Amino acid sequence: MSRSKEQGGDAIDRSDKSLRLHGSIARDLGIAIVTGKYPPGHVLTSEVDFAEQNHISRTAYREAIRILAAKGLVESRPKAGTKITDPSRWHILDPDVLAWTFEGEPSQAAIDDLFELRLIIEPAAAEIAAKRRSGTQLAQMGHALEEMAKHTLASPLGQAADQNFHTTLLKATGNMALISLASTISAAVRWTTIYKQRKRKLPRDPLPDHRVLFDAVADGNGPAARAAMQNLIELALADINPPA
Amino acid sequence: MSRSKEQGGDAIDRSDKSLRLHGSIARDLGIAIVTGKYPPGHVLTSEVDFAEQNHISRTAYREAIRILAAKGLVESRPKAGTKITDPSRWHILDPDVLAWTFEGEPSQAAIDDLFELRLIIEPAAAEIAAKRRSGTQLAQMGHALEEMAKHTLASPLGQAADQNFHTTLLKATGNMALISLASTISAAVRWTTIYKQRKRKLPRDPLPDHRVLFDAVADGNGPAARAAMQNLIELALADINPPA
DNA sequence: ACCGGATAATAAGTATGACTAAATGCGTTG
DNA sequence: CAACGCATTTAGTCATACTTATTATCCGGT
Repeated sequence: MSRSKEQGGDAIDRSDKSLRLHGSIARDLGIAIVTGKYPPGHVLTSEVDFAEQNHISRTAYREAIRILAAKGLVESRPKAGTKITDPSRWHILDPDVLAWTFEGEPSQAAIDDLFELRLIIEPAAAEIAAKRRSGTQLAQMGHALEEMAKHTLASPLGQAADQNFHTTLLKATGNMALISLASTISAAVRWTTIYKQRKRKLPRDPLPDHRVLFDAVADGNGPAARAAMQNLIELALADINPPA
Repeated sequence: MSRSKEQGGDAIDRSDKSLRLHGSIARDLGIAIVTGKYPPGHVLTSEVDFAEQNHISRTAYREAIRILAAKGLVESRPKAGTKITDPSRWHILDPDVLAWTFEGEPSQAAIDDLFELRLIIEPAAAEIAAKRRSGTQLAQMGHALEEMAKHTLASPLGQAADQNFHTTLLKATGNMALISLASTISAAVRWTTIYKQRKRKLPRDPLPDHRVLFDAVADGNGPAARAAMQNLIELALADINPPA
């Protein structure tokens, strides 16, 4: 009458071995939370029950909860249990939370919000970078550009060069907060781009636009760099959203 | 010859009871890490040793480590131990990490970085808010402004009104990412302001400048709102940094 | 002398079970 | 009916045993 192991059929995803058990649990729960499978306010089953149902120890489960709590997704209190917090308290710009969000189908609103933020941050970062970049950094960006040209953006090497270009530009700002923030967002958005690439072919060669940006940074022309970066992001956005 | 309890004299700070033991440990270690007491790459003592030295269980210590790892401050691997990660991997915009940073004397560089980021984000947010704010939100901001005028900014009520004003403005952008980010930074910077207030009296009544911002938002005048917000932040910066 | 694979030592990871403490809610009592 | 206190529930903490991943070492082969 009852199956010998568990009932649901949804065991914990242990495919990524680099995450330990607690990491896998946190990831699974994290995705379930940000995708709305567990609504805010929902109190999840007690530690003992959850551990038993999933054939894991309380230890592993509790450590997973600590991770989620550290990212503002849940809140634990004695007797009350562990409940999903209001989304306004989530650390949505946390790298993991962002990754979990984009693991499933992220809402259009979430994508829009992120791109709006990118359009605020990255052009400003480009403008600052144009003023502060060192010669070494400029050379590095130039090299990355050559690599992008040599290998296409379809190849892993080309993609690495692209990432290198943007990372170096960010570092040139010298602003740790800016670097951290922009890197996080870029990483998250990259998944979307890769994900959506199945549907639509890249309609445009991004290399010339990168060159414009590079030249502006080379010239120390802040406003031009800002404009070039804005253009770049808008093109990326157009690639994702079907134009009209 | 040996003192009966521990040797160092630095026990774990349990003054904040809302944090559980693991939370207190995480906070203590977190502060030690971001203030550079433990340098990047440093491998901290093994779980058993640390637990024993501080008279806590491995469980509590491990949960603390999970919290720190969730914020990118440390990295644990079997046999290798738990080591402080490179600062470039820290989630420096995480609310807790930011709070821990400002717990001690934050470096001037950190403050500069944050204000530079504020100058990028908040004026842009104000511009967006000016275009999207609802009537209700506008009314709320107006009310907050009245409260600020009634009670002075020195009083808790006035400060609450100020916070209310800015929070409502942020919400008016409708951008969750923007709200989360700006709220986090504001909260962190508030400590600095409060902290520094001992040294210098508030040299200027911020109310008129708030009114300018409010009027711009009321008119739906984006550029004006942007400029007003920028002015506000620059004044805040001037309050902290001795002018010249 | 050097390379490479077995092996041992180490530290984190997981599991279990017992006990503590803090909320909450309920039931009793004034 | 309200306030108080107690019982219950659930997370928090502790202790211990055992497992697994990883690194370093050692040994033998080339």
